[in-house]
Amino acid sequence: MAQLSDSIEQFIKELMSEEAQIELRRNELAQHFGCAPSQINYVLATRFSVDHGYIIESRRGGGGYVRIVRMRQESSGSLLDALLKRVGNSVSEDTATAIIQHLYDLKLVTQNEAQIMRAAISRNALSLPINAKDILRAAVLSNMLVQVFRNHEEAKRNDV
Amino acid sequence: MAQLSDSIEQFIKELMSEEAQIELRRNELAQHFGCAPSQINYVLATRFSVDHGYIIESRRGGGGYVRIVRMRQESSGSLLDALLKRVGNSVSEDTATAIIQHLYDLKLVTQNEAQIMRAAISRNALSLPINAKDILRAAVLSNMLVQVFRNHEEAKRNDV
DNA sequence: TCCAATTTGACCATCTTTGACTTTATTATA
DNA sequence: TATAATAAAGTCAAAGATGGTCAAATTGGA
Repeated sequence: MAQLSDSIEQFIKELMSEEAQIELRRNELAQHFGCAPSQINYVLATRFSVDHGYIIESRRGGGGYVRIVRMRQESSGSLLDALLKRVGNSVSEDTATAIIQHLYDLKLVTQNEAQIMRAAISRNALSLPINAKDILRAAVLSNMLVQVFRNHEEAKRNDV
Repeated sequence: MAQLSDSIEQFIKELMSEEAQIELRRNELAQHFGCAPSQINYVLATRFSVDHGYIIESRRGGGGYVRIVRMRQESSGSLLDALLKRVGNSVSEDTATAIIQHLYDLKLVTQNEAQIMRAAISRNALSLPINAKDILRAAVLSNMLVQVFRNHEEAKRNDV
């Protein structure tokens, strides 16, 4: 519990609660948490990936830095395309969960909706061999994605 | 007759008498009962399944855990039971759709949520032989049902 | 006795943490 | 200006820490 990676993730998210973009020193942060610097890369890779709606930029050498940018909302049409492409024919539970979280962050789905979606694609629900699981999950998730965007378009139309 | 599984079940239920949700370490618990870790999985599968009104979530690796979430067994509890029973191990798309419609009529889900659920269990999403489709649909729908009721309980709690 | 439920163990999958080695940028020095 | 020293950050693979799965073996009750 209170896993190192989780703490670092929280720390960064707090830093970003105000700003849409922050810069940090990898080594400083590592020192702050008393861990290996590469641990920071691990956290960035697993919690601040593009699937999670972030972009990472960095520079090495003196005055180096790591910049974390929260992606702005893309026009929803192209976002759907991107997500469907990302899902493809097979998707792991982790990736699927990250995508759903991303939708929630963008306020494209409510918390309840996100939880229902997670329930639909969870390991528990899909009791099949793993390979088949990923394939099926992709199909279920894709279908839900399309529906979410449809709902969203519908809402926009009624709003106007 | 004080089977191991029964003891473990009791133990967990006592832990949950206060909380609606607990987290435990599979290995620790197994050690506590001096049994194989997989025994815990057996107990969870046979006594804390979705049919019993529980959701299991877990994580592997360092800081891993097993989380058990209980539905509150109240008014809507019996409806959930009835629905889960109706779904059983296998359910057609028509029946599933009817159930979702029913939830909507009762205002237990919003229109958007209903549509997402329909998307998740549609023929389209489950690209498998028909038999398997019905079985899988039952699992996905059950999981979503429990989640819906859980959301609803949560909302009630916050409302008061 | 027979069958279903239980128990166990071997093997698998996933997640985290660390460290050795690499790459790149800046700064100091010959 | 080259070159060396220093200061970052990146990569990757190994080790460690959990939980999951499945099927064989065992057990307890009808």
